[in-house]
Amino acid sequence: MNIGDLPKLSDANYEIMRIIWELGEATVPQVLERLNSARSEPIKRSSVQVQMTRLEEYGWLKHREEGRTYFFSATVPKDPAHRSIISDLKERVFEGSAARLMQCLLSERRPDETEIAEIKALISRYEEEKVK
Amino acid sequence: MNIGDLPKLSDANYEIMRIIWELGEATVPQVLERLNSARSEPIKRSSVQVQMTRLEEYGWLKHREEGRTYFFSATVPKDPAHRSIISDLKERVFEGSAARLMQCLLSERRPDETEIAEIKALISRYEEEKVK
DNA sequence: AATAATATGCGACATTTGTCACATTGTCAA
DNA sequence: TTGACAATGTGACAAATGTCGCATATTATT
Repeated sequence: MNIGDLPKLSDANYEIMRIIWELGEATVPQVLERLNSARSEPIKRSSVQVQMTRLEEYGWLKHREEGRTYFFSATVPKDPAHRSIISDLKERVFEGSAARLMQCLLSERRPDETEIAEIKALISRYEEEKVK
Repeated sequence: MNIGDLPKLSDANYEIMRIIWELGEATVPQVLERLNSARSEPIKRSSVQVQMTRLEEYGWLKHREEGRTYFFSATVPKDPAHRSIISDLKERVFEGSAARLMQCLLSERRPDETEIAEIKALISRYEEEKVK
């Protein structure tokens, strides 16, 4: 299953994927708990169940069974998925220009010193690579 | 109307907003034409009409009338809207870290020299500002 | 005045999403 | 063997989305 064929993740779906990526593997009850630990109105188990079942239909999740328990895991690692998400945004909104996207990102609020340092480090790493 | 209160733009909606931002002001037929000039299967006028009417209900568009023609324009300028979109992504996917987002963006493919230069220019501008 | 061209309005409908309540089933201890 | 738990499955429903067809109204033209 190619990552480009997977349907886009809605916000709710992404929340679930985020938890799965974090835990590596997780059962519905586990995801439910994480989800509810960050909510005023707790969501019901069956809702999460359906979402995860659908996520598996879509191809984002797979599962293995152990007794009657399903352990879900992502079919696609987190980083490639993130790259795909941001690449899509870059194409759709910023005409494919990474620089334009960044400019927009940075214009939101001035990044603090730490962030600037991190970014500079990133850049210089790319510059070094280029030299090689 | 605060930008944060506006509902997220779906892909189809964003396409329309993109055209409106580009033209400044546009009628349904104009948007339709732009839309179809970049499509194999042309979309029907009524579909666009409904989308734009909804976009106005949501608060993304407003219109003025001239005779029986409606001229639509955005309620929010493009740049702030873009900032809002990317800021949302930053929060949801990259734990609020601009540096992490950038790292992801750059890991997709190595930026070329031009891009690196652009990014460096951006950064140094922020550094200068900091000094002030 | 009749007609063609051009605008918008509206009701409909299939899909997708987000949420549930209720049903079913497997396990294990009393 | 009988509950009490703990898991998953199913059918349902409201809201949002994407697309239309058909209706209506206004403006020129002939």
